[in-house]
Amino acid sequence: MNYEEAKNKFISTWGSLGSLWGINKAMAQIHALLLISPESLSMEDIMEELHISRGNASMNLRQLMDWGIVFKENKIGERKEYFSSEKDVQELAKQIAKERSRRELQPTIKILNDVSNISEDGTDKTKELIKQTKALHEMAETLDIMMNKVVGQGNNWITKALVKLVK
Amino acid sequence: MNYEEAKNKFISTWGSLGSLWGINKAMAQIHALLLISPESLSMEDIMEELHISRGNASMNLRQLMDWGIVFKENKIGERKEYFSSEKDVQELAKQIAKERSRRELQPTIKILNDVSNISEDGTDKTKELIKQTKALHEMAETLDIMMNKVVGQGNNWITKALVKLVK
DNA sequence: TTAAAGTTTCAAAAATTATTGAAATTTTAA
DNA sequence: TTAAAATTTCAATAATTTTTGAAACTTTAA
Repeated sequence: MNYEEAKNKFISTWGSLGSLWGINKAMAQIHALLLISPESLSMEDIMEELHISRGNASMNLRQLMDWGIVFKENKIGERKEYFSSEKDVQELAKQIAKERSRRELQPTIKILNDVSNISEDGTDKTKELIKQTKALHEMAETLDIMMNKVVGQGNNWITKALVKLVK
Repeated sequence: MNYEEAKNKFISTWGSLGSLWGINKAMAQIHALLLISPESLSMEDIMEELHISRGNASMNLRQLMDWGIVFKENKIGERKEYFSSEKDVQELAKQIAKERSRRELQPTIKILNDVSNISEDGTDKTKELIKQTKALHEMAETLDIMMNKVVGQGNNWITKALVKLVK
């Protein structure tokens, strides 16, 4: 496998994987491209490399910036904007975990809390609803702590110790 | 909020959440319904409760069974099949983590391994591709271990200790 | 200022994904 | 066996999501 093949394989794998962690194909591919690019790239570069339209590139770059994993750069004497990705995978994981917690997990925790606090009426179905949503609530809170405090934190020794422990 | 409201809120929340962990709305809603139902339900029950077609119910129930989180039951003297969900949320998490590892993470690890092992040719772009895919490979392996060995395992004391440690 | 270069927006089109419903298949009671 | 009950399959349709591309907007060099 030569460079071109490997690059394309990586970009397309990352792209289809994207839909599995909640971002679309183009967004994930742009991210993949920037991640392995030693230089920052212009919007033209990205459009050309991935065969996508200007609008598509613009919208998805903006989203990647909202996620805090892609940054805009300005080169002196150049009018065009250039883009680069967070390159440290620990930092990347931390940022993604943080955003997913904020966007998905925390709203869910709130709803689980509301639902699990309806008043007990003595029926089986109400008991079961309360019991299960309480259990999910507790699990979601644990997961939330993990995502915000453990993933990609400087205290990465925890992960290492954990891996050694259970491997 | 009364029982009906709470139930509907939970089902619809779980449903829209589903698309974020890679399963479709109907599938996630069926799962939510079974999770809070004290009795196992027939396909009719599910169709009626969620207003979905027979085909839809059939296909999604099958997928839930493939995921190992919904089971078929037969009541004696009844021809119909009944369905119930795994009720233990630890076990549920374990099963989901295991399946996601198998379906998504492991194939990705394989590709990251292939890509990161192309031959070094001295160029910056090749160096960067190798460096980044190696880093992602290592992280993916760690995540894989976590998902298979830590999540929902009997050794849940690990999680508890960890939460206490970082909270 | 002006106008060229660059970027964003968004309605329309394309692509993808989910759902329906009826025919085909399977299962089981008699 | 037969036929009623139940389930599965899958082509057609519907719904949703993504992408395009051109107009509107913004920025900056002259």
